[in-house]
Amino acid sequence: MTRTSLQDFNCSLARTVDLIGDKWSLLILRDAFYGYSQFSDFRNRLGITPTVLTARLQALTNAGILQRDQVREGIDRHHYRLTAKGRDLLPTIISLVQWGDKWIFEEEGPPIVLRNRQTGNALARMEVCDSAGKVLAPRNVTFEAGPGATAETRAAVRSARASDTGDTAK
Amino acid sequence: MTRTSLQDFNCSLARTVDLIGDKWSLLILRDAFYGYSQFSDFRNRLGITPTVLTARLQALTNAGILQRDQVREGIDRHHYRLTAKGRDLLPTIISLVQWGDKWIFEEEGPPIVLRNRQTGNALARMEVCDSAGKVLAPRNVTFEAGPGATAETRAAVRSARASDTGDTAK
DNA sequence: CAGTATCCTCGCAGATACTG
DNA sequence: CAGTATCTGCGAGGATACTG
Repeated sequence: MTRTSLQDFNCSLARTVDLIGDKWSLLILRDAFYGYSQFSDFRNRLGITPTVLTARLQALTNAGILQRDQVREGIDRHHYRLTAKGRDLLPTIISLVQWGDKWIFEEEGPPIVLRNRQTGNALARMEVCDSAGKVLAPRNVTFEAGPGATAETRAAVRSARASDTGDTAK
Repeated sequence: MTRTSLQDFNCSLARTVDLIGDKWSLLILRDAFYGYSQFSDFRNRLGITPTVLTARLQALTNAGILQRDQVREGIDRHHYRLTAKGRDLLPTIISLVQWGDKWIFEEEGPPIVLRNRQTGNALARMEVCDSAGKVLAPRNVTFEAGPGATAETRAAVRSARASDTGDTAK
């Protein structure tokens, strides 16, 4: 009956997605990375309703992803800036952008190009690497129960590994 | 009145998020990476309603992220497997998982640990690098209009760069 | 300009039952 | 077991007006 809450999942992805896995939040974060910080910035750029924007900014602030600071004493304008926790979402944002560049804007070319501010180099495509720096293909990523695993998680992992053939669509 | 469509944005992030930026899709993709492929797999693991699952699987299939193949001739069971386009979402999934591991499951430790199947090494934290392989801090990521930029995009980029101070929350 | 307050509508998603 | 069909509701999110 009640909408299922992803907080019930003992899974980093589910819990993370529950925080930022909605369309507006990710767009707000993108703009925050681009350097925008004020209510009206987000509002004008995204065409988002003030009500919704307020809710999103509060949620992100409560989650510790943004921090709200007054621009100046005695005035009710604020900056919503990325915290360290929020800045740590950069790889996620970039990987989404790169996926879209590749698979959606393939012909036209990407509308926005990202660069290293200091060197001017373009960004490299994000890759999944292991601790030795080796790039991993999806099929070579495997998993096991970690320290925070519940009994259910452990059981799920076992059954998964039993049925895991390691191949993907041919 | 109508819900604003993210397809209107000339932005890789918006368009991508419009495809996969909902909670169920990302969880389905996670399970697909884990090797699950059948309707009942997703249904049992996620506790998702068949109606919703059908809709999500169709959407992902239409988007070319999953591909639907019959298990055997004459039987109506199917595998939903990642296509190359879908497999390319691995960095996004991993970055979300790693963020959750770090910022949500900090004390308990992550419920699931990812490894290189071949070497057994743990995965490295995903980093944003430039083409020279240099790791980039968020503040050093800048942007400019790309080949697919519309006039509006160009204008937005200009005004952004003018106001961009390069600092984040102190 | 930065929000808050109301109202309303549409669509996602849950429940349940059904078919091949 | 793999879905489809219907019905229903709740709640996100849009529109608009208002306050400090």
